[in-house]
Amino acid sequence: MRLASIEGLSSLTIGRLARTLGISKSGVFAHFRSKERLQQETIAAASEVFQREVLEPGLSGPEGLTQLEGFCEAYLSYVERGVFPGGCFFAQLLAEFDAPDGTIHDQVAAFQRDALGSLEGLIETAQSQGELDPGVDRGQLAFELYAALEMANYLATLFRDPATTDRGRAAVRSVIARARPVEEREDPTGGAGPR
Amino acid sequence: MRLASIEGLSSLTIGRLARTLGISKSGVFAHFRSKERLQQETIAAASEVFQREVLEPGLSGPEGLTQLEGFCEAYLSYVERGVFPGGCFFAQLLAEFDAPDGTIHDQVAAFQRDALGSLEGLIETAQSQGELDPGVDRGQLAFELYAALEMANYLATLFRDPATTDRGRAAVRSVIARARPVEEREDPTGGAGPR
DNA sequence: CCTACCGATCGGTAGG
DNA sequence: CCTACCGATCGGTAGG
Repeated sequence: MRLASIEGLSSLTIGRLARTLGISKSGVFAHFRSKERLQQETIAAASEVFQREVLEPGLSGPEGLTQLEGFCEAYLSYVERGVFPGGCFFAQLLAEFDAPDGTIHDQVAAFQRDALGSLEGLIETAQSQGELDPGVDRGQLAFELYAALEMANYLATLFRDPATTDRGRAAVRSVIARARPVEEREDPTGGAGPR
Repeated sequence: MRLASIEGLSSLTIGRLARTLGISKSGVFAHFRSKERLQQETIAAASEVFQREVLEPGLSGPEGLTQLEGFCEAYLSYVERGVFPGGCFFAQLLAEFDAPDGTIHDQVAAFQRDALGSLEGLIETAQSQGELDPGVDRGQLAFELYAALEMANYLATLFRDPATTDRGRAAVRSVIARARPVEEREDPTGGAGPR
């Protein structure tokens, strides 16, 4: 997982893993029986880490807006904490397998569709509870939050600058503030708005 | 460039390029004299494409807000037109070299810093012309626009769905609308806002 | 631009 | 978990 988050899943070879572990290549091979299986098991292991480090803390609060904000904050904290040394494992997967056809591309597409869909679900609940304006386009709002989180991940990893995740935080605040019901909007402009 | 945009610059090997071109490996090698040089020349060639396909059309209008909006639209159009078959070459580079140390990481960081700085420059001009509120945080606004563009690129490539770039367009409109001077804001909510 | 080669590494197999 | 091996591919060199 650590190697794949830095150099990509394609760089995770049986030989390199064997060297890292200090055992023989065929010793590693015996555990996975193919490179594809090694990659699949690595994705599965990273999913458990994501569940434990992002979803559980992020969704621990009450349903609706609290969970939506909680997820965004949990994601940015997971990037800042360096849970994976190369930044978010799944952001790496997204960029690595967005274009090449194959099993992994299809899995990544399913995962990302799921993530965006889950965000839309949180938004819908917040709307039904009157915390967000029912008129906002859920798909659009989910896209904008997702964009802020992912770009914070890429740029924080690139620049090695923790302040970059604060750009993501401000963007999340701004996007959510703009989607609040009109009567509750105290700061309609959000992070990048006028002072 | 085409191969690197799909599978990453690390997959662009002398041998593969030779096979693609139908010449011998050492025939290709003679042109570049090292793999590093091949990668550098490929980045340089992609820069020229980016200049021609994004910067020239995007910045052809009058200074200020027109150029800011022009750049965003030119970028999204460049993604939609499939100028590179694997999506934006530089978005691929960003994700591939955000974590690994080395010459290419440093170049990518410089390129991305430059791109964000250029956006801030366009924003500053728009502010001085009264087209954007002088109170907005330029770095934050640039980050939010950039996030919308890059995420549109990754998701459009992943989902092979042209409608995804429209999410980017709506996000750009929304972010810019929120940064307009208060007296000129007709729709303070933008794309994801209430109807 | 070519053939012919180098040592290293790849995924995988045979046999233990 | 091991050694020993397979054919393919890697970046690069020698010599033309």
